[in-house]
Amino acid sequence: MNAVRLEDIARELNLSVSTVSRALSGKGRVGEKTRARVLDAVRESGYRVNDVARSLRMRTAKNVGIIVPDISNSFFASVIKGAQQRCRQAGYVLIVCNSDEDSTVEEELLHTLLSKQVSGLVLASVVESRSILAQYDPLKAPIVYIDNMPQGAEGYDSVAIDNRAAARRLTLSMLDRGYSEIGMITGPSSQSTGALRRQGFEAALGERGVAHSEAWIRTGSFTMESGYREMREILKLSRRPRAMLFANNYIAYGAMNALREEGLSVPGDMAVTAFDALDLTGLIAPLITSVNQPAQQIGSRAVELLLDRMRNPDQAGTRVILEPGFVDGDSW
Amino acid sequence: MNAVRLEDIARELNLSVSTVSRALSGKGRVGEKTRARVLDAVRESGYRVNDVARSLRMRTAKNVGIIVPDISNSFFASVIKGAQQRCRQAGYVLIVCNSDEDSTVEEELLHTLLSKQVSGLVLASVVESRSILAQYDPLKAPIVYIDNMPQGAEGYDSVAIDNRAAARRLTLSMLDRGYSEIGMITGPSSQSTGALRRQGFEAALGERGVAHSEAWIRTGSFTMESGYREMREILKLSRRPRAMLFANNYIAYGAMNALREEGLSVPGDMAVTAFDALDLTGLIAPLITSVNQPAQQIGSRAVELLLDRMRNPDQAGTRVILEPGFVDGDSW
DNA sequence: TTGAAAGCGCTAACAT
DNA sequence: ATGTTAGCGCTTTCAA
Repeated sequence: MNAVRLEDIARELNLSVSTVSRALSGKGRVGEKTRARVLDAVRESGYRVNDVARSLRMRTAKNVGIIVPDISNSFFASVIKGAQQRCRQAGYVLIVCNSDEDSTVEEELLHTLLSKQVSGLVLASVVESRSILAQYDPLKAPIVYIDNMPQGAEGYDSVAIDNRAAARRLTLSMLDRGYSEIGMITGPSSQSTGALRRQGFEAALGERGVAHSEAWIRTGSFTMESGYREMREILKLSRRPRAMLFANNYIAYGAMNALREEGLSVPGDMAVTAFDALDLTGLIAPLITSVNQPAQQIGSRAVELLLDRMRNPDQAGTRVILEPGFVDGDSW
Repeated sequence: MNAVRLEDIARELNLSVSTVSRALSGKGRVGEKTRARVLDAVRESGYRVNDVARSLRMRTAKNVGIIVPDISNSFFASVIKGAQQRCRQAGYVLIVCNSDEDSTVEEELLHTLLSKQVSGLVLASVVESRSILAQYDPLKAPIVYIDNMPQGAEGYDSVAIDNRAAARRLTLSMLDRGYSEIGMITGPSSQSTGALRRQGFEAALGERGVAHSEAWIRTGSFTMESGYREMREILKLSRRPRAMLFANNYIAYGAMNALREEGLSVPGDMAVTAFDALDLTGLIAPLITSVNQPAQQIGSRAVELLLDRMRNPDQAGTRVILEPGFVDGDSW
């Protein structure tokens, strides 16, 4: 691939490969003159180390893998951006994979990445239980979970916000603003994000002694279609909520479309809040009140944690909790 | 990393490494029984090939690199998604890099990726001229350009839409709808996307003999800030255009915000069309009439082209032109 | 300070 | 059908 090897420039300078290698790595004693000559020759020949060979020898490839359910989801795109940035700073490279929300694909990708000898893995996993992943444990590549925490992954490294607390606070704020009839559309209970946000919501209502109709709480998937569908279901009820909490951006968008179709005004007829409903365009009206995960930071911290763990393999189990952002919009 | 090696399972079965290797690869004759035994042992031991070693030996790493200006831009996120999908199908892995619109960073990343012995590269380059990249030519990793075509990259493989034709058609459509006073905000003339879209715009006006004021055509960058700023400049003019073409989504969003601030209605006071102004939320009103690059397809075709070129290194220079999509919105 | 040699884990002649 | 051997390009003891 890269035609010129260490051996080539060694021969050119009448040196041994090892000397050239040392001159480049900076480790080990090498004469000043020799080093200069080597550096020159390297520059001229356009030599570039073959990282595959180095990785084999060093038994570490300096790359990290990341698997997300959907790269084109702006949240994950930002996570990836943050992760890549941090990787680059550390001289690592980021291998990005899309599981398409399919745990079979996810496992296959995991397999591939481990074959590639990744130094570490960032997983926005869609598997329900970590036990499926357990077979990969003996391998020394550390794993950091983000976003969804599979059941049984509690003792593992992770980076996330406190979803339960965030949902609780948001709900309390809604109550404080005078909304007492609040509904929620959340994601699958098999995903911790879906489950915890619901828990926080219910906790807040419970604390304030607000009776909540089960019919106002719906569990779908984290998609626009689901948000739309579940919102319509709620709107069919004879007694409707006066406010809604949506567990992510897609659900919010779908639901808002349903509200619009019904001719309901926000917040006049229905107040709305959501998770991660960032408006990148500035054109969405009303601006949705939203608790937002610091996506890019999640990515960069995840990689940092990985780097940490590679130096300190024994200290797994760090749970990094990041503070979410808050946009006080016009939708409530 | 992966503790169990070919040698381990060879010893376990009293076979040679090569036999085990053959049993796994399927190439070369191996006894039926032996193969079965090997497969069993592999399954039980959790053996996973060390791809680094294989890559070194095979002199090909089965990975492709992609460098984009901004991963979190939804267009590039989709490109990456498409590229990754195609990679996975082919048993490749995608290394994703963010240049941050910085050509120095881009070069550095290029360097890193080539060290990693990538089989090929997809470049949404921000360098103005390909000559900067020319030093990497002798290396056998093929390159496919997408989005922006650097000066001098004409003879290279690429995947894109016909930006000039698309802008021309869109402009003609605007003229057909009766708008004759049309302005445009485009991206840097150093980027082919910015330049070609402007060319197409001007060509259409020229063909129809519509005089166009230079003041109505502004060149900024592909950002919301730029769109906002340039739109405000245009609105300051004593004689304003009646319609606008925005060269990408960000420019469009920024400009629309400027229009809104001025209290101008779209399309009542100002008709609007754009490139790539997809509305992923369904909440943007009015829906922007938009010519859209098939982002995911661009990614997958780019990887396909790369795969092609790896088999046929001599046939470089294929320009794949994809058809853009069209959303007939309410903004004109 | 420099060189010789071993070996990372794998594949592919070549030999048996 | 299976084993032996060499070698991919690099780093790293160990000698000189």
